[in-house]
Amino acid sequence: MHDHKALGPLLGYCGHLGRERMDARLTERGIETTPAQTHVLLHLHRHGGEVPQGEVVSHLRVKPSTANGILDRMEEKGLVERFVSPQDARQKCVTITPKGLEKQEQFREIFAETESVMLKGLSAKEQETLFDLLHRVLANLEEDRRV
Amino acid sequence: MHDHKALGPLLGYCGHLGRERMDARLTERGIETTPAQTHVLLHLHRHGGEVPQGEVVSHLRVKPSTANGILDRMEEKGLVERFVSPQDARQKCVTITPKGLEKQEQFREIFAETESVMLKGLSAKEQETLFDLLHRVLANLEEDRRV
DNA sequence: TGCTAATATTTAGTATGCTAAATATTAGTT
DNA sequence: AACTAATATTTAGCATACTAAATATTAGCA
Repeated sequence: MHDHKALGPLLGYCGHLGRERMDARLTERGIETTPAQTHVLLHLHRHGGEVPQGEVVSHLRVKPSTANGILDRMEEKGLVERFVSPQDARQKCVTITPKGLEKQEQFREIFAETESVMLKGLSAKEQETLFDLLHRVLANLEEDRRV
Repeated sequence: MHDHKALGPLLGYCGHLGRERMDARLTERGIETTPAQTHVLLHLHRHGGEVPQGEVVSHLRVKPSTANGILDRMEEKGLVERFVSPQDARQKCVTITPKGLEKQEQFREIFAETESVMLKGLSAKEQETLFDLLHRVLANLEEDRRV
């Protein structure tokens, strides 16, 4: 299954190794935030520092219980805070703290660096082709989900 | 991070969705084996039904402790058995049981089916291009690991 | 031979993902 | 207004991934 003759395992291995290289850079620079938690911080930063919890779920593409656990741990560490939405008491809102903002900044550089590593040696045209083909694979899978 | 303008998240999402579609098929047909466990069964089948535990580690590309946990659960379910290697008492050997073989057969069809879904509409040339580009990304990441 | 280093597995603890079920609140219908 | 359905979060329990440290065995060298 890891002989790279099938697309699924090849995608899995590329993704796995990409995350590994990014994590290695984070560890090197002493950033102790985990990938999932950093993902949440990035999203918060891009949306003015405050989003409904449900948006974290859809953005991370994980189940509500998973996002809930991640936010629990982030709250314990003081990276975010949660409060019940004034509009709808079913919802909770998540806000980023100053401590969370710091980590988010460090991460952005490393993310860009890892992207460069992956795409090294690929021409602009080749990059475009790769993205196009992957988006078509993605469309196939999303179509399959709807059926 | 999931706007698909970066390669890392795009690869991550493709891989994620691919596994999701495969898991959906497994669930539909009532196959209660998990992906990691099925992966082990496939590897065992391809190697005569018996391999050293360390080979499972390298094949799954996970840490020894992770593989150990997976094998523990598989042994509890009666899918595999482990015994100390006669050649080297540090090593353990893993063997597939008849029960494990059954599940492995069912999985192979579903694996092939999922591959077809992903590649639908891509010409032979496009498939070749995609594999080539992904292998180059992989080579970049492996090079980065060595440095 | 005996000491040290390398190798292989295991254990402990944490993070992240899932499903299923419980809880709470709001919306919609009669 | 009251009942039902939809929506949002939480809880419980499991599988899978990691690191770090413990254990056991073998290999290599003085």
